[in-house]
Amino acid sequence: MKNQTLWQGIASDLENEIVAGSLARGSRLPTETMLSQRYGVNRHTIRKALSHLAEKSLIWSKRGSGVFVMQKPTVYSMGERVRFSQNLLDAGRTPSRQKLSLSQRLATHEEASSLKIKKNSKVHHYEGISFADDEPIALFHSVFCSKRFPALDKYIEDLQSVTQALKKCGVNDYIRASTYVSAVAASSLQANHLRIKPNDPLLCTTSLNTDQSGTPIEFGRTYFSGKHVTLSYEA
Amino acid sequence: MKNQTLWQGIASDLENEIVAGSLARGSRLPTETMLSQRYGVNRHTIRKALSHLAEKSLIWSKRGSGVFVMQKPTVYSMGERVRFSQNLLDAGRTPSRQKLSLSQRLATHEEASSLKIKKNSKVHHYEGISFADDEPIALFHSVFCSKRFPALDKYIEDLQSVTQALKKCGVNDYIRASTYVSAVAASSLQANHLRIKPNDPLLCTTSLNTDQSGTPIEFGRTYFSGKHVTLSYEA
DNA sequence: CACCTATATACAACTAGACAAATCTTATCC
DNA sequence: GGATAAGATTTGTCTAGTTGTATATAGGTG
Repeated sequence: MKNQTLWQGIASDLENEIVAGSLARGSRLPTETMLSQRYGVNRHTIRKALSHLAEKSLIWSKRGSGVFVMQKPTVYSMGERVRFSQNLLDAGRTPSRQKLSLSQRLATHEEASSLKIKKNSKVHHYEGISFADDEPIALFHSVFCSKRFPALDKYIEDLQSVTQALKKCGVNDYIRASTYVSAVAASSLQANHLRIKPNDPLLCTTSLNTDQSGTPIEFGRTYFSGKHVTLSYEA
Repeated sequence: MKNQTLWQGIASDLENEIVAGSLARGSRLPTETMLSQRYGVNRHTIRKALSHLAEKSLIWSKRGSGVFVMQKPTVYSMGERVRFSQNLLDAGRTPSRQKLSLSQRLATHEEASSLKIKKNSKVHHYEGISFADDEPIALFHSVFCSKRFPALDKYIEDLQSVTQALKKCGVNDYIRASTYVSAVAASSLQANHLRIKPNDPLLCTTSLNTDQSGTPIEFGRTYFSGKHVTLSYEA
């Protein structure tokens, strides 16, 4: 605490401003150039301080855009009934989703065998981002058999909810048949969406949802930001 | 494949959608604004990715209208059994190329008979070097009937693309009628262009492109540096 | 010496916004 | 119905600003 370097002093100074609230959550910091002038140091010294705060997940930066103050981390509970919105509401967070794409295409081999449909069957492909309090926490993509749910895409478009859309299609309840979890490194595209850096760790869950008779309904993968999400397996 | 930039990731993602058929041939892509929202990037980054795909002749764009998937990916088709191991079939259409000459002259006997035009007809002669990763990989030269395409040279000059120039002349699609492959020794001039030694082996391909009615459009030869291109025979 | 701190410079990648040019859509009039 | 005009969309182009990365230099410290 006594003999700290320049960048350490700047880092703790900025950290104080964040926790004190004078730099609000989600707000943009001054540019690196402005900070370097304010503190009278070189831009690289500022960057050293900022990268330290980024390591602690207090801030995140976007090339060409700026540096921003982070929100809080999230705990996401996994179990037999995984419902995104309810999950986060239970955790006291405000859930939201952003659709990235919604289209139809042919099922891959893996998807067809998981959903127990014929190869080259058409599937709805739904892709998006999950937010908690305006913080992106996961990228997901799911496929549903087009033949079984012909109008599912319309419902998803309107309702912005898979659970509600399935209900419209006559599926009142579905349960998670299997989930596989692995860790992968984020691609540059994934990192950009999740506001993390390429090669940062992601939690990849591969899951299959079935109806109560055991018939496969939905097959998909979700990539959670390892830095901001902890999966919980409580009973 | 690892540390790619954002636009590279987007480009390969879109390319996958095209070859997978999720984006059908001839169909319109989402607008640049929509794509920029889907990928969470600025419109300029999307444009960078799109221009890359346009260079590869996978898509083409029309101002005020949109971006469309090419009817036939010219780069991939060559014959039934013969394929190049790289997507470098048409040296005049590789992403990076250098024009050596573009002029009009009288057709040779071989050219006239291949293009099915009268002897001593005028032809556009287009000659150049194609590069991959800043390495010269091929010398190409093609001839086109001047009478049929009076302004082709202007279009090639402006558009720097044979495919686009032909489109301006009303040829929206063309197919490879025949290709012959042989091996020759490099002349000193060729060796100089390709940065290899004289007498090094070259792959010489002679090909004829026709429109869909079978009328000859383009006749040309390409000399590939043997170091960079190999042929593979599929069963 | 090796390593960290800090400065300086230059360039690449990406964002932001504005405007122009071509096209498509829609309302209106005859 | 058809032509025209106005408005909205969409791609093309331009300028400016911001973060990311690489290189080179110098001083201090273990």
